[in-house]
Amino acid sequence: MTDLFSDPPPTGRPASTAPSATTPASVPVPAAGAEPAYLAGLNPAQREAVEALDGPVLVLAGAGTGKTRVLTTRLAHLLVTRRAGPWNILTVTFTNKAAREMRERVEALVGVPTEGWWMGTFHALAARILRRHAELVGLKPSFTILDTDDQIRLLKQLMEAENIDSKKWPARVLLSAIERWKDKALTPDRLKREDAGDMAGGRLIDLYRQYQDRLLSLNACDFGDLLLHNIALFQKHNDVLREYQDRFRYILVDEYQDTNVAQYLWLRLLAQAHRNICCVGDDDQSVYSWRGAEVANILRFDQDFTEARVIRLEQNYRSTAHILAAAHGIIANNQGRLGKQLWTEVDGGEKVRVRGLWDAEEEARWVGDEIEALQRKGLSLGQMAVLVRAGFQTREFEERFITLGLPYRVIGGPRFYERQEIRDALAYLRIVAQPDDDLAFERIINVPKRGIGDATLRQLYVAARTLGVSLAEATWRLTETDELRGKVRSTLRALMEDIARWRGQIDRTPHTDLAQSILDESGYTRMWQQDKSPEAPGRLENLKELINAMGEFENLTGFLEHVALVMDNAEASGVEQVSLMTLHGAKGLEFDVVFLPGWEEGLFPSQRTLDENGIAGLEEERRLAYVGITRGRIRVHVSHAANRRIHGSWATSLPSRFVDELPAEHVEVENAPGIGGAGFGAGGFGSGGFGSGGFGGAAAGGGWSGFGDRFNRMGRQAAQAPARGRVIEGTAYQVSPRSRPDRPFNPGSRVFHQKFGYGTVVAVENDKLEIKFDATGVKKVMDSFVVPAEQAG
DNA sequence: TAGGACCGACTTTTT
DNA sequence: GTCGGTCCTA
Repeated sequence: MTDLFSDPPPTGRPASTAPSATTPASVPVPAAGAEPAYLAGLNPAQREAVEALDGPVLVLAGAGTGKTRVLTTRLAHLLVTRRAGPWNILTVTFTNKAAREMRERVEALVGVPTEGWWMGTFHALAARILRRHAELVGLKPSFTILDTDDQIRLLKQLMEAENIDSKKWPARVLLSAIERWKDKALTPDRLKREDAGDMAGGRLIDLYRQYQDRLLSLNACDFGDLLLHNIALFQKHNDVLREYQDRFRYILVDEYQDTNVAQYLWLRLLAQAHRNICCVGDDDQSVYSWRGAEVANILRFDQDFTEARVIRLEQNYRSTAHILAAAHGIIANNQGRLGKQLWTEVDGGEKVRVRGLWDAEEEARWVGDEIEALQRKGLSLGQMAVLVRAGFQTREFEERFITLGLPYRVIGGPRFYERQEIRDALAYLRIVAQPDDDLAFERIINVPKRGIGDATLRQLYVAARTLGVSLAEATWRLTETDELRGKVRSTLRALMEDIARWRGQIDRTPHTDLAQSILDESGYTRMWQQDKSPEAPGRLENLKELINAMGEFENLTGFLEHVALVMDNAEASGVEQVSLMTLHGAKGLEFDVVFLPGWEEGLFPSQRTLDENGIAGLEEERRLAYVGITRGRIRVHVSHAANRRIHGSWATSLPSRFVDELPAEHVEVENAPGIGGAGFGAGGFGSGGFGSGGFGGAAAGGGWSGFGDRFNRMGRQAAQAPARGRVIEGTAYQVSPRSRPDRPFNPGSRVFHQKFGYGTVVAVENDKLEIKFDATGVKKVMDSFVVPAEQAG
């Protein structure tokens, strides 16, 4: 990675001096006296936030108020006014995606590549700093960053040694408790016995300490450690802290409401000297407390930076007045807000539509129909989104969209680098690059199957511990004695020789070629080629994609660093698709039309959150509702179903209290015939008690109308059933679905689909096919909608 | 050691 | 209803 702009030019010129015109980082300078064009389009509040360069600034930026614009313009302003060179500015985001977008926008604004600038996620920036000073905290600069899988395996090992019942205390649960402590910057020595409660039989703190020791001996860190090591480094080594304080004369922080205590402390240490820190956030959009985010950081900001200027961005450029009013109606029910009310210059627009439906299936059907209707009106599918509370809710919609042939994409599923085959492949690469990476070694020692079981593994561990060496080293040594059974010994010997050979090629072979040989020679590729499961071809595809992705990096080490920190996959699809995602996943995005299904008590607000976190939990759910509504530009549909299958069994539910909180004058209730009806319009809105505006008698009391409805509905469904299998455009190729005994489709089969044309089957899952269409890419389709290619036309 | 049977859980998720 | 993890047996 080049670091061109991150350090002052070698001449030792003071950082306050403007860079010379030959510096690659130089930015366009406006004519003297003229107002720079980038300031012109800002509203007064935005402009204030951009121009308040000195001293601490807290920007409370509501949804759709131009937050990113302010941040990027401010950065440009710092450069253009020569307040700072790029190397003097630290820009922190929460996600890689946000960092990427920020870079793109800044580049567009100043016309200079931002490569090497200190602009990135907390973790990426902390890792960059930590690599430079690793020795000072007891690590080597080559330390590995563990993923969740590694963390859990590590913890399980410790638990086993400590005889902690992993059934009573699942490693996942204990790990997340440890992570919450880390979020709060609580190292083991800062915890008291009672903090652990009865977790892990009261021994969690000890386990935590062992976990940290183990990480150090593995020369590894988890994500939380990146920040904590930084903090320890800064606290213990004043000279190092001073160096960074001097360097980062201006600090910009995005999504400030999502920061945890450790991140806050990190920022505070860095900002203490110059105090030019600008944090942008929205307390009403704080929805990540469950992973350690502290809204309190916003309040604490004025305490630590008493001279802080607070600027509110309230003019919204995204949504219609009705949508904003509806969102406000909901969020106004929260206590302890900093207070902000969005407004827009644009009058009118559509009211928020609320619809009650019989069950989840009907809800999905209705959403599908509505989307098709909007599409016919000329709206782009890419501008529509279905936002759900929980991931499992997407299934209902997926099934419906598949039936309709509606292109969609689920955002936030299992990510590329989290897939099993990718992790296995990475483990191979890691053990080759990093001989001491025990966790990587353990992952691949029996993948593909080599006949190495728990017993052997345990033996290796004992040896490693006794000899005080890494697992791989211990294995190597054991194969030279006769402590192992003949077959196991020769297997391991061969594996170790392979690894040594691959390692020898690191400097002589292009890393993509090396990776390919590792996967082939280890038998890993073959393992999936011989696998008969429907996912196997897809996994092989992913492995190819992994090798391709590696090509963009200079070497193996660079690639592995990227993977450790940037666990997201670049999404690219030319086709317009409806987006399907969780409300959490939608934060920061916007769509013309947003569907918010499943607004039912228990589901949203989630019963579990209510039980576990009481009022605070409810308020966070409410913020989530606020986030959902404010994603919509021109239309928002809220819906709720009276019946839903949860965990396999049917449950009846009441409309969410959030439905009641929507101000009646900004809402249009359009219930399905017989659902809700009078009960809704009459006393439902604003009148308090949820349930009052329910489904007539259906849900609440099981009265007449409810039963009437039920029969009514069932009849309608039955009547519709035959039409269910229709293909769009009308012509059916359907071959009696679900009952066909022999499935002619296998991965590799060429098929034809009425709407998507020709394609090749990638995977088969019951009656669903994953098909790579020649024209439109990979989609999931019911097998009854395609025919073998040779029968088409 | 490996594969199948059984049992229980089951929001949100980034780095 | 489905998935994932653990236990038990061949």
